[in-house]
Amino acid sequence: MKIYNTLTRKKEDFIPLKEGEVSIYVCGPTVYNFFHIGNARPFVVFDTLRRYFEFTGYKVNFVQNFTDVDDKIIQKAKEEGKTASEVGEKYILEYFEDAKALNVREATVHPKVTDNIQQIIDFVKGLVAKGFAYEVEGDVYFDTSKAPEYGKLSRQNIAELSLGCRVEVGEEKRDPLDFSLWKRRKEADEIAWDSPWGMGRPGWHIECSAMSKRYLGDTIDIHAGGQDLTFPHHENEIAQSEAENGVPFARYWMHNGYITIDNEKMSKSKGNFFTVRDIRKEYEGEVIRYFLLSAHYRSPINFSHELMEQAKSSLDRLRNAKQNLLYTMENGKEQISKTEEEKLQALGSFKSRFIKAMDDDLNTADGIAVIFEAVSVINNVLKDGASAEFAEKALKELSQLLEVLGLLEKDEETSLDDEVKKLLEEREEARKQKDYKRSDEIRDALKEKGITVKDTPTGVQIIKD
RNA sequence: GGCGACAUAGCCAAGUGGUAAGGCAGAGGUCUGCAAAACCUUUAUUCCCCAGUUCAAAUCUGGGUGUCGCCUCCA
Repeated sequence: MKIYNTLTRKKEDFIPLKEGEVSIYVCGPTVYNFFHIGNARPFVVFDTLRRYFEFTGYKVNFVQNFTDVDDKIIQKAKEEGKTASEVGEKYILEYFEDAKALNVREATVHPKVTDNIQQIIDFVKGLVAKGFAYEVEGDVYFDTSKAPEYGKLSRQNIAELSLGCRVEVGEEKRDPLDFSLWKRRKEADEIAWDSPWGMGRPGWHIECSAMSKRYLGDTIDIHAGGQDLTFPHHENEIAQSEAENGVPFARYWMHNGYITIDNEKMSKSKGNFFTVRDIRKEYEGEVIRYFLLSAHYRSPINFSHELMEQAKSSLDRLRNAKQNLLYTMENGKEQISKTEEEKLQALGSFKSRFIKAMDDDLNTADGIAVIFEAVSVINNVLKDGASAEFAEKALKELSQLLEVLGLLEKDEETSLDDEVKKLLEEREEARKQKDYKRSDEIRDALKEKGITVKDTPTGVQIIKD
């Protein structure tokens, strides 16, 4: 597989540290609010990366953290009259609810900063001892001048950067580029832990270094996150980790592009964001997932109602294909034909084309296109009346690929309650009587309940949402 | 100012040297209840502009235009 590595700005062959295994660290959410569609992109994209690695036979160690101590959480807690940990706990649960709707699987480990305070303190102690960090009245800073490779990921000109930075009042850094590892407690009721430098809490960057080390080791295969984290967050992680561990931090750096609104970056700070929770009021999580995978993960994508509608219609085509295969499995011919056998053979070639697309830096847009071509072949067989065996085998092929993308995973609920059965019987009776007004009323009523009724040459097909 | 990304049909979007994937919308059709749903077929002589390299360029090179981003919390 080829992966575009931000570190080298090239597509490189992926070679794992340990054969057959891959370690991935993804920067997770700061839990002070519902996550927005922009946050959702890395969750979905790197979940797909993980699924693809598993599909190709790797054992994947996938770590995605929760930042549950942070200025914003503290502020939110103040506003709501809660403790910081209450706010954190709440939005961790909300994360899982939305992630589940997006078919984002749980990570191997979801570490929380508050469960890693000792590891962070030890990490900072190590950096101080090695001379990479210094303390100023309870604050600890990383000394960027001691990291000769600082700037290698983001390719920032360090001399230029220094000029542009400003030192905030009250900070006593030696250099504007130095960043905080440990922050002393400012107010008596602020969440804090005891440390060699007094009561305080971790800085933002150190947590990922500490948790990555604890759960995945000193050198990991892939570190991933949004493009906007490249600088300073990931740059700082590299500086800290390589200073402390003395070995390369991550071999491959992957960064996803942004979501834009009216071609402007969506971000919490700009206020032009849509939470996944809100979008879910209008669209299923799966539609959002499809939308996010419909373009290459490094390109920016614009979010709009129109594009969500397009995504919904596209996904419906895939759903219909699955539904029609399930229907044919129940109602298809008994004997598989020679033509069908040939078509099944052809489907195998779609699988290899799908793999080729995904191998090319996770080209999900191309992978989806391959699936649509397979659907087209399948539909052409189904339209002439296919066998149950063909339907079963074709569905198996199709599902394999859809599973990698995390789409159409739900098992279809086929049982109907008595009320629905009664309505369906009534509708059939009305149709016999040519009382189409009544039959359409019933069909519309069932639609309201999430049950779609299709009249086909071989009978009535029922689809539940 | 420094660094970087992108520009392909009405819309979205693959394609990095060999003659434009796929989806949505539109058009035509099949089935049917001149229904819904579903399905089938179809839709770019051309890839922002100009010049160059080449037998061959959407793809490479140079220049231009436009859009966006990072350099400050941010996925």
